[in-house]
Amino acid sequence: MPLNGHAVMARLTQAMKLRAADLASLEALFERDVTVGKREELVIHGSPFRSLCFVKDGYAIRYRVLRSGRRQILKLILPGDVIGFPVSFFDRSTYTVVALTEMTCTVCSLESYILLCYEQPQFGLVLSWLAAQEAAGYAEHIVNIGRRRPIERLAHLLLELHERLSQVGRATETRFDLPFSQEIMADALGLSVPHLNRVMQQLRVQRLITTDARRIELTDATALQSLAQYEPLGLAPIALPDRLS
Amino acid sequence: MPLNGHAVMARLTQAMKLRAADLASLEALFERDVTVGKREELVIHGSPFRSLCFVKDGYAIRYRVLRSGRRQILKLILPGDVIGFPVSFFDRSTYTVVALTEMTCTVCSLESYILLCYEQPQFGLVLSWLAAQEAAGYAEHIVNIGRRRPIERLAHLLLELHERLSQVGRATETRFDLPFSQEIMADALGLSVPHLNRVMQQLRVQRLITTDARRIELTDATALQSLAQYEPLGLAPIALPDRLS
DNA sequence: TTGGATTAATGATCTAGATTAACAAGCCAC
DNA sequence: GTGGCTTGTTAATCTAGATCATTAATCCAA
Repeated sequence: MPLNGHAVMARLTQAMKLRAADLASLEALFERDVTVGKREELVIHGSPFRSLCFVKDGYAIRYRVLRSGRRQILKLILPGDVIGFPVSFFDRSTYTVVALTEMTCTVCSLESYILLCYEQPQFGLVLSWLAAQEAAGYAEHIVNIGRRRPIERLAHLLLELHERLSQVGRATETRFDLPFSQEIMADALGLSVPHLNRVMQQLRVQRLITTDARRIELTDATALQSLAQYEPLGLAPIALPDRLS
Repeated sequence: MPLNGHAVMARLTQAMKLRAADLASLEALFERDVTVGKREELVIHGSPFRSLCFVKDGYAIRYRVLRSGRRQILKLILPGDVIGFPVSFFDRSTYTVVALTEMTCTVCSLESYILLCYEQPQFGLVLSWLAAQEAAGYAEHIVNIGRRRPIERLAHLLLELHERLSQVGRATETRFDLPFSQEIMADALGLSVPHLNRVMQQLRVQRLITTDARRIELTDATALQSLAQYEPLGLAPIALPDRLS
């Protein structure tokens, strides 16, 4: 399947310079595109999942629900993200992934990806690099939930979404369409919905953001970053040893 | 440096069957052992770090401190863990790692590891596998902090420590030496120290654990698991394609 | 052995944020 | 367009857990 021009390519080329030949190998791998309906579960808590699924378009969440009914969202999934990591390395999934909108993905089996790694080892490193991004995102999420105040949490989330959406060409310098409801954001940030709503208003009152329906403008990104103590990730492409590049 | 018999080997062989030749390649890579003093910082927030550092012995924490002085511990580092992931893939570290006890590690540069991956692609996959474990651990941490009640958080932490220490031969069926102070656990779980102390007592009163100084016994592991909704990770070693095994 | 630092154990407030409830406003499907 | 869902907004109450303060117990290092 052709990958060019898609969010997926934007992400992969961040990881590593891909040569035409590499691109061809990848395209050969992704034999099919899959469309997932709104509210459809892609990965199910307790079931195995052995694929790498690159999101071309649409939004999803990865979450866990506890007995009490409380839901913790682990990650907001955007175009360009990979579904199937780290779950593919375990025998059963410990969380669920559900699409929030209609979503299109391009899929390959973990097995065929592993085979590719043996032929072209750089793809093993690309996977490690994606994993590193994933882990760093989770780590930031822990800091956010564990030790930031609610208003800081939300500021951080909005900045992170803006950065991630920018990377795949879905945000302008200061604006983006927020594809998530307040309930989703509350469950991501470990807050109640009414409280998230209040905190959102505080950001508006302090003139840090303005909203128009779900369209968000970061009116004072500097102040937001300072409030949230936001540190953009320094994305270093994998440095290949000289003799190989 | 010989790796046999160490916690590091215990972890690596979980990921993948290592042949004698693989072991030799690895040992060639780890040219030196490093000793880190108590309270010494191994990775510093804001500085680059380009090594993989396998902990043979001793304990450490990975954390971030915010302006407010609040500290969030991201991970409790035990023997057999790898320091330097995911930080090695970014240009500067977003957290600090500090040793809590004297610690010995065996170290190799990221660059030499990458070279090895080109010669023997399975090591790229081993790295991805370690990354998957790391990410899964972080994800569990998010659920813990975000949506579990304090007593459940602590129960979950104790079970996780027991499982991880068991994997490297540092726990019996029901007992282990808790190498962390209450302050450390509080900062890992997003709680205040007095509250952690109270919650610890609740676990004792409910006869789920008994403690003698820092020696912990899980007197009713089943009840603890149920309380915490603990799910041990199903660790699937990387399945090699048939034609390669 | 002593004196200082770290750690554990409690108690007394106080407040941030959950909970519950109710209602308004969009948005779709029919 | 209408009725029903989903989403957003607001208010009143209540409590879990932070904060602050103090003491007791350990652990070391001089």
